[in-house]
Amino acid sequence: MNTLGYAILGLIHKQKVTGYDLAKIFNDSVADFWNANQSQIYPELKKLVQSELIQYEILVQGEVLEKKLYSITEKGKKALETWITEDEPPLSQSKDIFKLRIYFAEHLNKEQLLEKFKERQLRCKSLLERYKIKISEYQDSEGISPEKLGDFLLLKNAIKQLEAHISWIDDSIAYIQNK
Amino acid sequence: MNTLGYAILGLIHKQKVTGYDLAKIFNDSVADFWNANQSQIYPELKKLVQSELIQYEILVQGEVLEKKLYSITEKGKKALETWITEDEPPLSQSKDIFKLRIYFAEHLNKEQLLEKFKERQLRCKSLLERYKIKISEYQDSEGISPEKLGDFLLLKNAIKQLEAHISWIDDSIAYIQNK
DNA sequence: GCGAGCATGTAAACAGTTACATGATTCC
DNA sequence: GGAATCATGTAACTGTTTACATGCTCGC
Repeated sequence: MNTLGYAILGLIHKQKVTGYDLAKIFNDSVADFWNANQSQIYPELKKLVQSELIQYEILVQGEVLEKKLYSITEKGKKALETWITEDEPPLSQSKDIFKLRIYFAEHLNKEQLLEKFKERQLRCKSLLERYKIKISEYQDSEGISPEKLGDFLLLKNAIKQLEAHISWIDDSIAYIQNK
Repeated sequence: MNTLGYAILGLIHKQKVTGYDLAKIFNDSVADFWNANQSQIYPELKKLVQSELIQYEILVQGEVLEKKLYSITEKGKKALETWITEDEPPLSQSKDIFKLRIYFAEHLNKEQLLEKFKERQLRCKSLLERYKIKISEYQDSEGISPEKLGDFLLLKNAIKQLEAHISWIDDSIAYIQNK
């Protein structure tokens, strides 16, 4: 099975959800390290049902609308636990168009290069604010429940990475200006 | 045209290369923010020739072996410069299986979780060492030539990001141990 | 009644990976 | 002579994105 399948399996394990819910979750919380859109989610759910790793009950919303509420099976729980304890693949960074363009910085003049960095800086700072608001919800409460530990740790990670990225941007801007 | 095309275009602009060279470059320097393998490179080169953005001369190595040495055309230079100054797409983090598994940390016991972090830590530290060796080559020389500016800035970035990541791992290990 | 959002899916195109296939050159 | 590396490509599969297609529900 592919990673998307396990991602979905893990999310369904946390709570019963519909395909639509999954799409939302992928665009919110998980967005930092995984994502998927509807056209991937629905076929994958079908496959997971066929493999008997998940099951669904049909709920009727309003008068007619039928929605499928998915839950994990015992077989699914086992598959998930096996996968989670598997060895990690090699480290790999992702594709980043901004960095690719910076790599070709020789084709930009000083002003254009600074402009690129400053625009990125703005975006990163705005995203950082959003993460900080999100993590403040955790700092209010005392202990963190086991189900929320992963979410908390990864929020911490996202913030650290973003701060490091912004610091690099600051350094780069200073470096370019002094050139 | 897709991003890979521009990535190749930019690399060919830096110097005349063969398809084989490109594969090596993607696995070394550029590996941090872009990559591609042979089976993507050769067809893409064909397309770029058809679009007249690059051209090639045939060199004969030894007795028989013909290799194609690609260079950028004027049309290619213009296309590259247009692309580089384009607006950036929205920020996006990459898919990371390790993080996905940490997100589902509730299925790991304390020891398993610590083990995962410690293994990641080792890998990151080893990679960091490699980057530091690479950047030390720059610190020897005084000024950095324009063609190497991008490479230098991105090395700096990779190091900062890795250091932040390792620091997060350290924090996480301490946090889990005190739980 | 209307619009935003809920809800489920498919089709086609594009991007990327793994495996296959072949052969020359260089250095030891 | 053999092994590592140089060199070029294709085939099949897998994964991902964009667009299409439809209809219901809830709140105003």
